Amino acid sequence: MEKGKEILGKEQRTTAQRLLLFELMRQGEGHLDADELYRRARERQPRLSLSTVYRTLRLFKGLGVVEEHHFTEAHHHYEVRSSAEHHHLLCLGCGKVVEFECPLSQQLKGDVARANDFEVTGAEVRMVGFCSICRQGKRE
Amino acid sequence: MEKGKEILGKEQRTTAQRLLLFELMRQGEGHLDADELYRRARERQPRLSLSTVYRTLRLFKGLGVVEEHHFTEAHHHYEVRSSAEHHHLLCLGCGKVVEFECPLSQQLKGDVARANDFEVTGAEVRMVGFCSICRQGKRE
DNA sequence: GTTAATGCAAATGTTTTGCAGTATA
DNA sequence: TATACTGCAAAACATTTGCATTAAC
Repeated sequence: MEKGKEILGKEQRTTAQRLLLFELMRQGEGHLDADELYRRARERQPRLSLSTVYRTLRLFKGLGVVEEHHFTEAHHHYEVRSSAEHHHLLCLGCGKVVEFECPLSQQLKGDVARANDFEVTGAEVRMVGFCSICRQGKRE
Repeated sequence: MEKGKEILGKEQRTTAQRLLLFELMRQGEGHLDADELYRRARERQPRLSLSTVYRTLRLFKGLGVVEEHHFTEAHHHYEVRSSAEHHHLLCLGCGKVVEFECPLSQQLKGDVARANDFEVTGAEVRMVGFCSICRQGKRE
């Protein structure tokens, strides 16, 4: 009964708003939050609404195009999903997010899955600390 | 138990609400959110308010007694901080949180700190997936 | 008696939703 | 033309705050 097709083949329309938001997501190499994305989008489409930003991010997330992250703050961060698994290092001083690779994570995933009888579908190593710039400011 | 008194400093007052909330945090071995803590607390102190729960959690966090976690949901989870570093495995089916040890994380921390010129103060490995119970429900 | 802590209600900030109008296929 | 998408305003959330009252010191 072509269930998969129905789910994946839902008709989405190509709108100027979606094209712009995707373009901005790709350009902004960092991890944008909805409000920052909204601010940037309005520079080019002043009438675009915050609801559309949220609706579009949810759509992109559903399509697997962007990933949603929950760092320490109250609001979510989004980034365009890349093929390579990568992890995050958050500076508590300036909020900067650095990505890093972690070759160990594949084996780790298997170990944890086995030990807890889980099917592990995702893994992320998250570290927090202070970058070199913020460390200089911290010295008192 | 009067154990809760020990955690409060000179500037803080020992109130029935704080003692109760700390006791519940210690008993509830899982990862409570503010609302669940509120519900449990009201069974014993019906007049206790949600504001007090939030204010107390913030106090405990500031004292380093509890840790705040941001899983996939919109609201925060809190747990009493334990001496051993541990990591989290979240079931996407039922929301259960399992803790696990990760002996590799010490070396990993050092590697990442060196590679990115960071002072790393905290590290967490977070995995998501499906527990054995939810996997059975999934197969149809 | 001081003053920190509380309860309540109202405010905040982020994200979602209802609906009528608009634009895409 | 049909209807998916949008903008706007209002709602729905979790969390925070102002203020008068209460209770710990």
